Amino acid sequence: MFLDELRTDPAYNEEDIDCYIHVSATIQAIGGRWKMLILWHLEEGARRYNELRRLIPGVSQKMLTQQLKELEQDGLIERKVYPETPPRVEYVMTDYGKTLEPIFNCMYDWGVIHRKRSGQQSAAETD
Amino acid sequence: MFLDELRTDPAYNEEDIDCYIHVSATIQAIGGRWKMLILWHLEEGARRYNELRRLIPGVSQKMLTQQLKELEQDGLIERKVYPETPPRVEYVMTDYGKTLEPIFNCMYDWGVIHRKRSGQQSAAETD
DNA sequence: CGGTATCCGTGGCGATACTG
DNA sequence: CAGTATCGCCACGGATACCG
Repeated sequence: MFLDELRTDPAYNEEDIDCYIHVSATIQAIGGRWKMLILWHLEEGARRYNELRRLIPGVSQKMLTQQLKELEQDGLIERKVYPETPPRVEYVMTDYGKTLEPIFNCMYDWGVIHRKRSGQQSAAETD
Repeated sequence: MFLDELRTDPAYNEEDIDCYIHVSATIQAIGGRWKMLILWHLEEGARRYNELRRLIPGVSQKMLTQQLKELEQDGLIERKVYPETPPRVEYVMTDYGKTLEPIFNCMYDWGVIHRKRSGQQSAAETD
């Protein structure tokens, strides 16, 4: 990765780079197109695969599978397989995944302002 | 957009959708590959175009221009043109852009944990 | 100096078909 | 039910050349 270049660049100190790595990691982990939506539903409890497909209109099998896999690898959700016939798979949010809540709240607060602005564009500033 | 589908879906209430819109907007605004880096540098003061290029090794002209444009359209940074010869352009962070700080801090905190975990879980670090 | 215009490869992502 | 496999489009982004 290009982080090595950053390290040798005198314009960057260790703190900057460290910060960048962490923030990047966070954006990577939750920046996927469907991830927030998935995490939302799992916040309320366990969900099955096709249940999620129904709850998230527009997502393809491929993407749902892929994003679930990534979320699992990041330890944010857990995949529980029940060896029955027919097979049953449930996805649940891990305690770790629940630690994301503050970020979502942060972004929510900011998003409210952001949306207001882009909606008005040239209008005078709010309150 | 597929938000209309969400609205007609009984599984979603207005609050959910509203929340999703805001959080999506935030991720869109700062999720670009170079945007965090750009915002970082502008936090410390005004920067010129080629100055940013030097400070961000690996970014192409096209991408830098593009991301700067998007940040400007989102009102996070301002583009100041000085009609001199040779021409001079400075980018500065707006007050609005500075409101992002809490989010970055939030993500930083979370990113520290996230990175620690992914570092432990698989010894083979692909970064 | 600070860009824009153009070409072009890569891969993200959807659609479809198939499997245990 | 819960996926995997495969094809194909096209947007993202890099490289290069040109412009005010």
